[in-house]
Amino acid sequence: MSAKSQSEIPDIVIGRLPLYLRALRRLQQEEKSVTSSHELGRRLDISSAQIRKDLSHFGGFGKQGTGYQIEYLIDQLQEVLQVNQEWMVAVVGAGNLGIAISHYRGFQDRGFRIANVFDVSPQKIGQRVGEFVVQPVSAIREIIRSEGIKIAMLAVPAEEAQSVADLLVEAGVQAILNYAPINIIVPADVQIQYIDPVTHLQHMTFYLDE
Amino acid sequence: MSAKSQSEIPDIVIGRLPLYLRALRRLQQEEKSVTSSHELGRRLDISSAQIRKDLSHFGGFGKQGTGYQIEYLIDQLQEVLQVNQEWMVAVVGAGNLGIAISHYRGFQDRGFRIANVFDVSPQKIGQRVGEFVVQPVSAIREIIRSEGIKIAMLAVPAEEAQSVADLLVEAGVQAILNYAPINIIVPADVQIQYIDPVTHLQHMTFYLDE
DNA sequence: AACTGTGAAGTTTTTCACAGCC
DNA sequence: GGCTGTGAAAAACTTCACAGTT
Repeated sequence: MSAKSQSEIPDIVIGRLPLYLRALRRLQQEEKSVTSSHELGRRLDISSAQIRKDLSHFGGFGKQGTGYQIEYLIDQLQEVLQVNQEWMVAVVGAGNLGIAISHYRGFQDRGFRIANVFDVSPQKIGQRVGEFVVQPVSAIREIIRSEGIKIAMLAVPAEEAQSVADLLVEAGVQAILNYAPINIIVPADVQIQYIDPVTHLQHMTFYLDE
Repeated sequence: MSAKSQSEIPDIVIGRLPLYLRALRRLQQEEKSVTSSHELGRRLDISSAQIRKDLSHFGGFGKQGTGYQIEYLIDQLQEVLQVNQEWMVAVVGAGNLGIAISHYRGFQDRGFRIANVFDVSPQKIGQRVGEFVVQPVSAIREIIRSEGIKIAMLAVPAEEAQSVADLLVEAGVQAILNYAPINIIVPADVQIQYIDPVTHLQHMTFYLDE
């Protein structure tokens, strides 16, 4: 949504690649080895032309008459998205939400591993959350720097989100996934994405009858 | 993302209204009473022209030379999005994620209230989650119908998401917020939105250096 | 026969820029 | 002077449709 880098490729295309990847992994679990833009499109409710055009930005991954080799396409997309490695991710906020995030097993195998959990509250600091001991927010700078962490998930109250984000950026974080229901301002070279279930719900209620 | 209804207004515009609403509530908390498309745009990283054009779809909410009355604009947007009422929402899945969702206090005051928590697992059924007693998935049809619930949040494993969604739709649910990392297929008149943190993270890693 | 990759066409979305109002 | 609302222009995005390949 923010900095588009000098890359030629539209951000909106990049945003669809993780969806393709997710659908492809699914197909793989179903023991399939080949798919087509049509099959993918049907599952994702995206036109087949769109999928072909998106993929063609990165080279010819498919074969005419045949379709796409699932395993090969997964490899290629993982490389494009740079998730053929495991990124260490810091979680800030050890409330209900931060704890749930820290326990979520869905990050594994998709390129991410939680490395730390931070909180401000003295009651929380030192407590165990899964395999982690909650660290004080005041240690963010040193820990993030020394461990070279580039990605953080923010699960603090809205009031604290901006100041914690500032801390993270100063410590070298380049991508923030913000669960707090508030917009935060970061430098143009820092990536930011939002998760706020209420915005999705409100989007849908527009269309509900009654 | 799916059915666009017969409404004239682009879905992409509808999707931005909840963001405007969120920013406006924030401004209100800061004791402001008036704002402008420029101020909103700065906070949301959206151009002021975009905001003016979006809002103009619904009538002239602002005053030239002055800007927008925050309280009035909030009221209007809430009405447009139909969140000037409280929608009852069912949660399906009482694992870590479903429990965290059920405890999340951010739904209050934004138009939603959790009404039920369901799970399949016999160990979960009958247990308390916050103020709720976990109900069996087999009771979805009857409870959703009799309580007239129109919205559900899905927090079950990917494998079960489609079949649970089918149940929900059959019971009369018109909008599903799916937290399972899998695409599901629903009738065109049912709204569906997704929350998958990994897709956001993978979107951002594209831009990270190294 | 089935499918990709892609220019060209079509559509949607965003930005520009300014008349009109406070 | 500052701001909205909006046609017109520009840009971005999607779909079409088909040549070319397996």
